[in-house]
Amino acid sequence: MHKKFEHSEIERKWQQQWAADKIYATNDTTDKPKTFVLDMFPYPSGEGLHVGHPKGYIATDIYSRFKRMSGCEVLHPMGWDAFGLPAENFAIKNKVHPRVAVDKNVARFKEQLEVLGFDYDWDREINTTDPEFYKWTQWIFVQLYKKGLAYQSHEPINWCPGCQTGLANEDLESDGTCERCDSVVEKRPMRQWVLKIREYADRMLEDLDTLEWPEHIKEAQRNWIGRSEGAEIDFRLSTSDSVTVFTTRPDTLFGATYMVLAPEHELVAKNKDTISNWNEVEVYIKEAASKKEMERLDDTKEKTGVKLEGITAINPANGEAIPVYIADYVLASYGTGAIMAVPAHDERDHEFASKYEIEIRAVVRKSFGESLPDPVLRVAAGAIVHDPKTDKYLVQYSHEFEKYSFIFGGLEDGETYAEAAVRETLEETGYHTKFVRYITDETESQFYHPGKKINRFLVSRRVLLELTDDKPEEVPEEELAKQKPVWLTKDELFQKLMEVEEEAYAIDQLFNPTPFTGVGTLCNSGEFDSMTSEEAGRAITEKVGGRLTNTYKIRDWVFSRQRYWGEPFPIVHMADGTALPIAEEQLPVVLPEVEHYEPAGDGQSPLANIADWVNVTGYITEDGNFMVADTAPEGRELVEAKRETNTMPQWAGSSWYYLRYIDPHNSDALIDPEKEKRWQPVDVYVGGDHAVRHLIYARFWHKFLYDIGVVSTIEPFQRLEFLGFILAEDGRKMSKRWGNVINPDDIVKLVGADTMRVYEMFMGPFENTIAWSQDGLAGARRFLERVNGLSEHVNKSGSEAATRQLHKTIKKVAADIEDFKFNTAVSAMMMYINTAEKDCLTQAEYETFLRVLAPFAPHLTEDLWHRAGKSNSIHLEPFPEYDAKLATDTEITIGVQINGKVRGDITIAPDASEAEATSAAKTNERVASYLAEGEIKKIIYKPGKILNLIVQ
RNA sequence: GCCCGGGUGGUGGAAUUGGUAGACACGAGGGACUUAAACUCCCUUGCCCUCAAAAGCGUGCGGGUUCAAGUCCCGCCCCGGGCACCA
Repeated sequence: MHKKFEHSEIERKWQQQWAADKIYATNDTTDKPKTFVLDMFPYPSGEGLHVGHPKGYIATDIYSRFKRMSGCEVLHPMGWDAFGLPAENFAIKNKVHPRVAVDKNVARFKEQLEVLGFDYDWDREINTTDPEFYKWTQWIFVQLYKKGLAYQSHEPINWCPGCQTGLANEDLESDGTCERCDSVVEKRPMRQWVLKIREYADRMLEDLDTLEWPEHIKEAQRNWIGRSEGAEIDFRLSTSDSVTVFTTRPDTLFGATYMVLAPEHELVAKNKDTISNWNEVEVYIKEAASKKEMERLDDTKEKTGVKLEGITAINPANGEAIPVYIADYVLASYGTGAIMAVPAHDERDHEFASKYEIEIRAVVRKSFGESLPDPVLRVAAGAIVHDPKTDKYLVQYSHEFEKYSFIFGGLEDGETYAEAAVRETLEETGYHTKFVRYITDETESQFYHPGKKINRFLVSRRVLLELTDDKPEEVPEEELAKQKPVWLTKDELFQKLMEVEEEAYAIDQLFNPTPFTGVGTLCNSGEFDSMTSEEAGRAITEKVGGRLTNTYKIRDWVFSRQRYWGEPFPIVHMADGTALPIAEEQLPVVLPEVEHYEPAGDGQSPLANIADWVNVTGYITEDGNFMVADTAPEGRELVEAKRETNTMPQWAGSSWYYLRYIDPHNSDALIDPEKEKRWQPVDVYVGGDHAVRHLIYARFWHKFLYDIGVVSTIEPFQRLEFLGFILAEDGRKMSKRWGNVINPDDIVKLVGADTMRVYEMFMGPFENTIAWSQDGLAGARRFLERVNGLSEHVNKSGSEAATRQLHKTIKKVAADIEDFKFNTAVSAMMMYINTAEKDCLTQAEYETFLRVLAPFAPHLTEDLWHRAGKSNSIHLEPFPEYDAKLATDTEITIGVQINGKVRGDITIAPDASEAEATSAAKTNERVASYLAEGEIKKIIYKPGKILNLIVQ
């Protein structure tokens, strides 16, 4: 009989005891090794938590408990990311201060977390809206400003008409709508504070390699930063202006047959008078500006553009004059807003050039095969003939090499590839044909020619011909003896010509022509011919006076919002327009009370309406800060200034909050350097969803703080574990809208926190998104009830099976917790219970098992621990160590295969010899019957794994 | 389109370096207990054939390497995520 347990009573009792004893308080001064375990702190919404939210917190709780039991000093804190629009919108709607809503929501969240029995050290709780916290957010901003990394910009920025505020690029959905309210975002010129995150792009990219993060998150960060390596090259215009383009392919410069400027490029309007078709150009610019945001989404739309009549550019590689276009496929905001267009080697340029009939000049040959010594050059056409009547293709079959191929023929003096192809086809196959089109540009390949015993260097171009009459000429016998013409269907081409890489490429291009965008060997490029793309890229850049450089997708971070509920900028504007930081000793600049939280609608934040607050007097200190004061000291002038009325985005506080947990009450510094060294970096950081942006911003600030000596590590989060969500039982997201939200309080009331914890960890791999199952929850409860009744199976002698199983379980659970494989850890403990119930266990083993389970089910194990006569907390006990001998079996069962198929099994010592294993196998009836059918020719024996007998 | 992950029973999922595929749990079926139900306990549970045993099939599909493939290689299909005219 398994005893039920009174979860509510037990859980309440021990939670109170733990809090009273402060058993989870973090000690800064022990000499134990440290572990900093961090959850992405929540935004305390009015909705409260559903059962999906605590999943990550359960994991960090188990991990931190395990680390504490393993002898580490653990920092496992929690706090609140409480600035931002939801609280502000709530305030507007209910006409209460956002602080009221925040305090209420925080209290509710905290209550919900506490019933789950987490081991947070609440003395270190932080809240981003607390002036003592945002004082340091402001302080970091001042440092950024002083280092020139924060600046004001008047460029058009994303404006959300719904939220009445400016947004960073990252706040937009990919279709150009606001991620919060789905409004179509507009461009509006507006004064903004911007942070130079781009200056950190290279370091953020390179240091990713030092991090133990899931590959998909690293990849998302790389995408976001979007570094392209290439060169800037200057093109002279006929107007005597010079345009700089960015290209990743300077090796293709000789193929640049036109140039494109973004419609917004400054040189377009500047040369208005030189452009003879200005009217047409102006119309295009206006259209591009108005439709851009809406139509960017549509990648199927045809490319458009207008030639700038009266202007040409000089290709610096060959001195040729090339046309200049404006087109909206070139973005003003990326690179230099201008490109050199190489239609032969870029798909977009190819499409545009085809439409506007611009020359397409190939300058890179695709190259096949390794480079060989003393190659002998041959230039040849490779022909394939299409018969439109039968829809078949004519190729050659070589008797000598037993291979199909294109019809090859060398170029004679002055011949084109097309002419050679037609002539050669007639000579070798007798068919009359005409030229249709080139299938490929020139390609080259090197290979050993067995017939001629030379290394062949073949330059060739594939040609499509069409049959013009079906009465072939007679072909000499000796030609046919070497190779014969064969007609193949399209399907047969793919079957018979895909073996040689070069032929496969040609066949692919025949049916699916695309410009060659890969790297290869240069041609049509003067002195650079026969260089590789890589060599030529550097050499050409140098010759034309270009600069090797990188460019990035990531834009500088638009950091100001025109809303109320955020950190005020510690900045004043002087009458002459300069912006000065508030003196550091006057931080924080406290968010003032306002009558209305609504945005003004004119792009100003509600703070702009508070004249008393905005207008200040003070003086400029020696080091250039602004000291708010009614009077100025000797030698200083009392001046008037206006406060900055924008506020910071919600990302500000979350970009550094993890540091404050280390030293949450320090009023003199953001963090004490000794404590920082003690605790940084975060050893394990757990979260999901918004991961990419938050992590980018936090890594940026952290690197900046490293540069100014505040932190000692180059990265904040050494290891990151990605959290998979919990769906509702119907497989949909939990949402009020669907009415499928499961509230953790109800679950705790029903089956207890321990059960919910065990269940959520057992559901599946931590990073998987899995639907909730009430039946699964009941299974977890059954497991804990069996644990509760386990003491009935205790006797003096126990059993060897249970002892061995226990040591295996200790080993498995410890390793799995370290790896965040909680599902298999729970499974191992279930297996132990199965064995222990059946075979009995000793009292010592019982107590050991309780300690293994303690991180998962802290309340029940604590209760059973005390009922076993202990007086200290189980959570301060050491995690059990396993005995390696006992964790290994003395006898194991391995499979016996006959000719690779499993036909039985044998139970032997793990280190049994081959002879022992084989003789054991012979006693197996089934195996023996197979052995009777022949002789053992070969024995493959891998001790502990498999015995495979090859019988004939 | 490009870049990352993935595809295993009715379900969630297990499976060191290739070595008995389906651990553990849920669900389902059968039985015990009970006046009855719930709870609990015991048995069965990949598919197919079968009274049963044995044989056969089986980790998205098609090939390959190997004594041996969920695992490695090549070519496809499908799903999830990220990026998307980024020069």
